Amino acid sequence: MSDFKDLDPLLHSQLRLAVMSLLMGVQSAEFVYIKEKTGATAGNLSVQIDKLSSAGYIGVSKSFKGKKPVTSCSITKKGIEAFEIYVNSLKSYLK
Amino acid sequence: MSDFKDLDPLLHSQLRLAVMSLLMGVQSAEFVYIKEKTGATAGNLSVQIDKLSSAGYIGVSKSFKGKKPVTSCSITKKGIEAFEIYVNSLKSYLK
DNA sequence: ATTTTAGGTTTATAATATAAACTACTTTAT
DNA sequence: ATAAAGTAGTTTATATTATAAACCTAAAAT
Repeated sequence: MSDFKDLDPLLHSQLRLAVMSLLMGVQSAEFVYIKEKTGATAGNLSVQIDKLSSAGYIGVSKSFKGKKPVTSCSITKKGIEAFEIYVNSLKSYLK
Repeated sequence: MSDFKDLDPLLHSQLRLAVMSLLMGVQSAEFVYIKEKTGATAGNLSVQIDKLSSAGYIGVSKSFKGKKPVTSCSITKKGIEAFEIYVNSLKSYLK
């Protein structure tokens, strides 16, 4: 691609981008909260969180709130950088 | 998706978005020109142009320049609208 | 005349997205 | 106490998408 910058395929996905966008604005967010805000199904969200986590774009920690399992996600430095690069690259498409 | 607007899947593709972005700025463009500007392979470009054309987002006309076949593409009104909606929706992800 | 190049299209394969089905537990109702 | 329903996810199967490789047709070049 000469005129257009490549878009990180990991971020160029509606749901993963929504997750990252959301995490950009907060310290951390729980699975259920992300699910609501994005409108994703649990299965889809679970898969996409795994991918973001495997890439090191987010951190995931599992704990319990009372007796219920809670999955918390937060964006990493690497994730912030990737998001910023993505947004910048995207601009070459929006002229 | 509650907080995030849906992104037209037809436009949320690196190559198709590049093609549309390019066509937004010109009256029409030839296959070979688009191929160069986007860096796409001919096969991939052919497929994606078909999809944009089938959706009515672009018009495609085939003719000859001397003895060589030329495929010309231009964005349609429907395409312009879809592109604008896409860009707008995208903004909900870039906050 | 046969090789190479131009301008594509078609087809096969790899990657992605998504929902449906499942697991493991907890809470509520009977 | 037990069955039914709900919560919080994960795994698996399937449909869709993206992409490159192989192919086609005609024109130039050697």
